[in-house]
Amino acid sequence: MLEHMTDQSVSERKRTSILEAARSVFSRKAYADAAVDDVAEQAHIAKGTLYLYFKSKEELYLAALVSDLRAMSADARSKMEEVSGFREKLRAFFEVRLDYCRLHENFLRIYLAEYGTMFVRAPLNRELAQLVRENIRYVAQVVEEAIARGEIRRVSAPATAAAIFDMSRGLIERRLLGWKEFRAQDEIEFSIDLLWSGIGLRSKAPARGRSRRG
Amino acid sequence: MLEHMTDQSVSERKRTSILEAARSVFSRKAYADAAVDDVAEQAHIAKGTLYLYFKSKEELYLAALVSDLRAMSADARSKMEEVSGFREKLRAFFEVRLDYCRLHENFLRIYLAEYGTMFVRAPLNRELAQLVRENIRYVAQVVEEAIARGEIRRVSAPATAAAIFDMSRGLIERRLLGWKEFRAQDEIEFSIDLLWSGIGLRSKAPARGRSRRG
Amino acid sequence: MLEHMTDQSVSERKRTSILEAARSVFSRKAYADAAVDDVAEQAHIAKGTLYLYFKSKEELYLAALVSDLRAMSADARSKMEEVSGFREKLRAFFEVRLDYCRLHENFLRIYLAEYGTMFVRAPLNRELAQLVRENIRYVAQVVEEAIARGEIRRVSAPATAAAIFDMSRGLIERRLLGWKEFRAQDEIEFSIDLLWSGIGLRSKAPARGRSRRG
Amino acid sequence: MLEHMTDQSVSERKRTSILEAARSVFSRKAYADAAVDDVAEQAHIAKGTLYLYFKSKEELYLAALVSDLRAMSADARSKMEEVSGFREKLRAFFEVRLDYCRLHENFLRIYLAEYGTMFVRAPLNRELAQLVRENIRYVAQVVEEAIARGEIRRVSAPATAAAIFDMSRGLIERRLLGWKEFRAQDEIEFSIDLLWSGIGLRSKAPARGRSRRG
DNA sequence: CATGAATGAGGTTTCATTCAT
DNA sequence: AATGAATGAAACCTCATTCAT
Repeated sequence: MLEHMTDQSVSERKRTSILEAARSVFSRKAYADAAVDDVAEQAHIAKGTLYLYFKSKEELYLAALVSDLRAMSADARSKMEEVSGFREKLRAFFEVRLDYCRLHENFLRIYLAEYGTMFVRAPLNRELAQLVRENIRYVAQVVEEAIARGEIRRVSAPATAAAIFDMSRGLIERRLLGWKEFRAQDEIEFSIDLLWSGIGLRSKAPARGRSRRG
Repeated sequence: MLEHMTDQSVSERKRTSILEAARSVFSRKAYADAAVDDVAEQAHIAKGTLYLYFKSKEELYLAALVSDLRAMSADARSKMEEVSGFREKLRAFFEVRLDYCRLHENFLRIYLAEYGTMFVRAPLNRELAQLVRENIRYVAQVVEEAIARGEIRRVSAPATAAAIFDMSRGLIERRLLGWKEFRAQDEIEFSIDLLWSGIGLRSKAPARGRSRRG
Repeated sequence: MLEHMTDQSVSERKRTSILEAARSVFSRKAYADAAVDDVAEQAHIAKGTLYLYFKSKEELYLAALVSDLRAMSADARSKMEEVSGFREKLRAFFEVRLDYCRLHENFLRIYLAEYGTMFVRAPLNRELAQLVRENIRYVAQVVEEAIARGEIRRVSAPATAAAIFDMSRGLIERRLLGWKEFRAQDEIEFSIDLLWSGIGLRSKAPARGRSRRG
Repeated sequence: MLEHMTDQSVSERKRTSILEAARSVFSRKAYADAAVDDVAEQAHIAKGTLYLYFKSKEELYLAALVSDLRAMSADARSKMEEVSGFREKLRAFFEVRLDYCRLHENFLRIYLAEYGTMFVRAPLNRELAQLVRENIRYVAQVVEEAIARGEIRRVSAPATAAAIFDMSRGLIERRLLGWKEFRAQDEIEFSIDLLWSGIGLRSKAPARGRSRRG
């Protein structure tokens, strides 16, 4: 069994290292501008070898995108489930995603680029659209549970989930753009406050400025 | 003089029709996948003719993108200035942008796609980034005026403006994706409410459900 | 009759000015690199107009080349016939050709370029080859007459004529290249001396250093 | 080690065969008229393969031209150094160059064509001009040595070298043009005699008609 | 006569993919 | 499993020539 795992691992590790190289390349050059050669070089393998692991440039690209996207989604989900209370879940969601900016910046650049092209060419990213939708649905469910618990007003859960997504994407973008005035934690708090005030119960004022780390 | 004006118009009209064709093509295929031939064919002219009006594929693409973006920005700005009160300005902003989905869907697809690639390759869209930033600044200014007038709380204007942008982009995207559950006016109202509750004065409950068209 | 001549002249003058423009352009860019547009612009006419005077780019090019070549040949011939004595005829030949460097530099550049391509593509310059051959034959005839007059040894007239041509071409080239050490009159005298000593009668030392201008 | 040498050879041989194909094509069509496709076809490879060996059409062309030019120059130089006496060196120079007409006709056609365009467009052939100049300087040096040895008169070495070049070029051209009356060995002897009489010592009559092969 | 907008064939170059080693 | 030389389709762009005005 160990041998088998090892064998699997060797092959799997190579696949992973190619994906890492792919993310590095695709995050600097758009899909069309990036050459398969670049990825092979970055992965220290020959171009032909790459085709032993991925059927085509497109499959490689998608794999590079989707594998990390699944990881990020799972991460966000588990962190949200670790805490209780809608406000904390919201914070977990934002924080996980912004943490990815530091650790998986390459992936996020690709993700954002590909997200935008969903509106232009569907074929490449049917799977991406699927994943995004699933994630939004999960957040919508969290919203609904918060409503059920009486934590927030009776708002439209899908619309709220979408707004949360949009805002978190905006945060990520501004961080990646490196705007000097962008301070991650402040922006997260602002977003949480905005949402909490926006959909929270009216009588209860939000605990403004109280950050987990503050 | 009339003849001269007509001459100018003929040339200008041709340019415009090429741009329209370009938007049609680029909204279906990503920049790299779209061939100049396709645009020429769509415009019912020969490839060489296209190059009489645009120096390169890139210039054509940028023109197709930027000309409409400027128009949309100007439109949003003027509509926002026509009305008074932050809430109405917000509504104007959202409505102008969503109206573009019907009338300039092609442009918006390109815009969204290009927006995403800002995080991957800067060169092509320095001008786009510039325009976006200007627009956000304008909205930030509107926010500040609302604060000054005591309409809303003392929030961070840039962060608020960014959130407004992010949400409006989300609305546009969901409309373009054609989600069945997406009902434009409802989503606009939801967004306005969310923002208004989120940054409005706490004591005063927002006038919910009162839409301009209601 | 006057009107007719004038009419002819107007048209002819335009043709001539186009040819002049053509020479200016073709002397700076090789045939393939020069655009018909460039010639039209240089001639201050529209491209379409140019095609009223010349059937094609090739015809224009050939006309620009051949008209001046004929003139230079005629000039050389008449100057050679004005003087008597082989040595003086030789000098006349060299001087006429080098004078063209000052007055018709553009033409000479084209001439040299086209001369070289005779060995690569025949079609364009069958006429050029014809003219060159005629000229060499004329010089060969002059050589023969000199032999007949006992001025020079009984050398091969065609070979001698060819050598004279080759040396004169070399002079022209070095002048056009602008080599600093090139002093036209000195080089002419050297060439005449070389030839005179080379084919002259052995007993009689050449009148070295006696230049017409000296 | 053998394998490595073989590998090197394979690649080198391919490069050489491409160059040979290029010379064949460029000797029939001028640079601008010749298509890269033509060269690839002639070399029995795909167009893309050609670009693995040469970065651009221009580089290919220059390589085809310069590699043989260097070879011819080196050949001439070594043959000239093998013999002693200015007259024999002269003969070696002419013979090497005319021998190239048989064995490397394609190259010479390109060489002559490119030589002519030096007066029209510099960019492509800065290296050619450089090489030509070096060669002329070498011949000038040979002339100077002959003067020093008292073999010939005290003539201008650069001018003499240039004349030698011009005449040898003329010979090559006439052979390539295939003039029926052109008999290589006779023309060489004529040229040598002309030069020898022209710049040799006056008192000593040249050994006319005595060819190496006679 | 004069114009210049329109054409479209044709050229160079890139690069994803294959396959013999 | 790994390689990298070879392929050839496809793209952008130029420019000689035409023709309606």
